[in-house]
Amino acid sequence: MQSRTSGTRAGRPRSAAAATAILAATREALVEVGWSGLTLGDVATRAGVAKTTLYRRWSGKNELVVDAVAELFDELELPDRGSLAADIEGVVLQFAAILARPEARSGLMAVVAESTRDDALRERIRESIVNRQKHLVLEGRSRAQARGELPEEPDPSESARTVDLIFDMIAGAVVHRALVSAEPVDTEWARSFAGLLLHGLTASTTA
Amino acid sequence: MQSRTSGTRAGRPRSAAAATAILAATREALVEVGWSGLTLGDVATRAGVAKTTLYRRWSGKNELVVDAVAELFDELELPDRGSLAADIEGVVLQFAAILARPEARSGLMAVVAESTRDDALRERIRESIVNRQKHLVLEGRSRAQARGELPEEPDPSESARTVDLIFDMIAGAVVHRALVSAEPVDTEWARSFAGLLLHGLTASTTA
Amino acid sequence: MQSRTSGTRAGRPRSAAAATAILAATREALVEVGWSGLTLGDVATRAGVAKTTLYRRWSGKNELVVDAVAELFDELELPDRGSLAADIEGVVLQFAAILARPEARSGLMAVVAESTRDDALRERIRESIVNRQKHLVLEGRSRAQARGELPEEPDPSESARTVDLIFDMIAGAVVHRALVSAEPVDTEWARSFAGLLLHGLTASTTA
Amino acid sequence: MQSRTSGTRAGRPRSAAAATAILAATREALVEVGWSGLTLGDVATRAGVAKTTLYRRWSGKNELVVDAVAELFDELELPDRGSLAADIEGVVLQFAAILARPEARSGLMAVVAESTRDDALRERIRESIVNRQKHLVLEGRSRAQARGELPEEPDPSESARTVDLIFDMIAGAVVHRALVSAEPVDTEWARSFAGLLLHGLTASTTA
DNA sequence: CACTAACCGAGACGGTACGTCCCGTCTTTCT
DNA sequence: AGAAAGACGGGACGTACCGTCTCGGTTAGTG
Repeated sequence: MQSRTSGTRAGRPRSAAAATAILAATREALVEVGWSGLTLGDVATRAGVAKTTLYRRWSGKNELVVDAVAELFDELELPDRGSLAADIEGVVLQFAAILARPEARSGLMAVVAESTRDDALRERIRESIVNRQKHLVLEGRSRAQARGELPEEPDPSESARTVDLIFDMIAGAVVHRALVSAEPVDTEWARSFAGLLLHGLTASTTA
Repeated sequence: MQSRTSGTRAGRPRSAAAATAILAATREALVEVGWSGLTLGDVATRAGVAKTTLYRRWSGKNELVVDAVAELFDELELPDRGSLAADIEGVVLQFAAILARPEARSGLMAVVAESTRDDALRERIRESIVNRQKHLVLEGRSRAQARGELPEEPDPSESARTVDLIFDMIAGAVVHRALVSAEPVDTEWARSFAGLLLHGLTASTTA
Repeated sequence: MQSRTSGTRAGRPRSAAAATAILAATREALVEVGWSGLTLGDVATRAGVAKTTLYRRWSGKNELVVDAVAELFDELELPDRGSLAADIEGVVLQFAAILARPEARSGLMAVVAESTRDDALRERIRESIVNRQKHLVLEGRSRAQARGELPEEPDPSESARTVDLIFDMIAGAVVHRALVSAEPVDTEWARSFAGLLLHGLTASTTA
Repeated sequence: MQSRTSGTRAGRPRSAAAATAILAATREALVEVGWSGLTLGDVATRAGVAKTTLYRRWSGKNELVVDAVAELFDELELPDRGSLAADIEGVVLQFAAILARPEARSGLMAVVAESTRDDALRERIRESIVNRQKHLVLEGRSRAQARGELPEEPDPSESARTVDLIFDMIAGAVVHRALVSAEPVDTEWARSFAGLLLHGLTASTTA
């Protein structure tokens, strides 16, 4: 039993198609039965795969759903709409569109809830979902700075803190509006939100 | 023969002590085992109550946790700290203190996740948690208007929309910071957030 | 629940009617749902009585069913059909007719089963059901002796043993045929049985 | 890809030891707590088996107890004691010895009671218990015919009816004496019974 | 080009919690 | 004062999934 400590392992390799099928089946099941109704046995059946195959690759429901949901947010992008206000409105509406999909709604909040007692899961969410989208804030800010809408920020540490703050404000407000308040995130709301974020409460009118 | 058409119901009345004990036991169990590990049988045992008593009053885990968590937020208040910025900072820190408690962290997000597929539950959350705290925004605004920090808002419909928007922004940002980004909501962050909310991105400095 | 639809409305003399109603409701429930599906709550509801009233008079399901079933067997009688063989055939068919009723089938065997671990219940069954019917054997024998079909039996102790033996043989055979073998107890079978009981296996023909 | 169309079923095979352990545990539990106190969860625990394993193989308490009790009767046999009377006495005493065991007493009557409302159960009892022991009557008769104690029976249909009749009389009388009358089935009673069965009531003396 | 190790499906395994039903007891209210 | 209504603590039900463990059989790389 000496060799094979590195590189090509002997035996039959894992099927590449299986992982894809499993993640797709996970999203499909999330749509139909939601997080709490989702069972790994059902996912395996939908994917045409044995339960053991699934457990060989993911340690449980939480990790599987994080991977399945993370892919959904990769379609976010920030086309240049000419002004910071328009850019914010655009990304808010894109984000809302993703949150309108059932697999994102129930999957995202559920894994966040689970992560409150599972540090490894929380870190996995931050890496796979949260930090992966922060580039949107950076792009939007530098574009606005190039337009002269925002001042330069010389202190890099302060700059990072501000990016985090803005990300939390945008993502938090949209999620709260969509999932907790359960009110529509439409163009009107997005415009009001962008106006408030840009000019603050003290401006004479928020809309 | 008109009896019992109103008011006093026949039979042994429900124990008032049971409800209190059950809700307290629910929070205790949330602290120790979290949402996914929470069992109604365990809650009943902790409360010194039969499982049937619990099911007679709540239809399931979701509804029970909503009620147990909602009580936590009733301790929020808005003491007058002299300025709108200070008031916002204060309520943000209070809210963060509640979200630091394990029973709130895991309970709140979990029921929100469940509510994405259960309209009755979503409505229950709105009534018991969200709308119950909106008075804080109203108080803060009228106090700020009395101080002259904010202009009057003549249109009542527009006024209500603004209250909702501000509530989503504050609650959303704090929840996202605390639970999704998993970063501390401390005095410094609260000050930055209040500054940004008051003056907007276009102000020269956020801190 | 208006109840008390008849006459005397002053006091509360319902006590007497309750026992009758409860026993009738027990038999009705036995017919519809059988022994294992019979619940005391259901019996109480059918009888228009509170559960507490029922428990005040019977200690449980077993005792209640013994009383309800015992009454069924009181309709057995032994009309003189002219010969011992005809008398035996007659009582066998009467007994079979009772065992064809669902409340007797399931009720009788169930309480016998319970009585294997409950001495008080066994004694109650013997008093209320078994010994109450032994007079049939006595009558049949003395009638046959008067006809000269059977010899006199001088020893009273031996006489009692024989009565018990014959009772066990008749009742046992009919119960076994009807409930265990689940074959019909019809005129033909009754005639074969009576012939065998009268003349024994060694007679050349049993039918 | 044609494989597994017959014979070898896929997946892990059922444990042979489990069935044995479960049936033994069922009898053990019947002895200790009786039919009405018997719990499938308790049986599973005693057998060192999960409740699901038990439900995978039996549909409920009734079916399980039929199988557990049926095995008890397989120890019945008919050694040649030299005469028909002695053979009958012998099998009666053997049967009584089995019915003296608590697991047989409460189990047998209970499933018979249940079978009054469950045709499938009744058929199962007939196959597993009743018909399985009828060979005893056949053996005893042919042995007696060989000895010249009984005449030959030419009509096969009549012959089968007589076997059923005798079986009902023997089994019924013993069960009734042991469980309903609750009197001992001892050598004296067995001798009286055999005498009556052989020679009938009309013979001058039954003992 | 046969070996053979690691994979695959199927499905039984020991468990845990579910939500329901009924038990037998106890309050409370109404008559 | 006595019966109805019905909540109470408790226990078993039969089901659904969990995550693990055999099984028989397949597949790719290596020796």
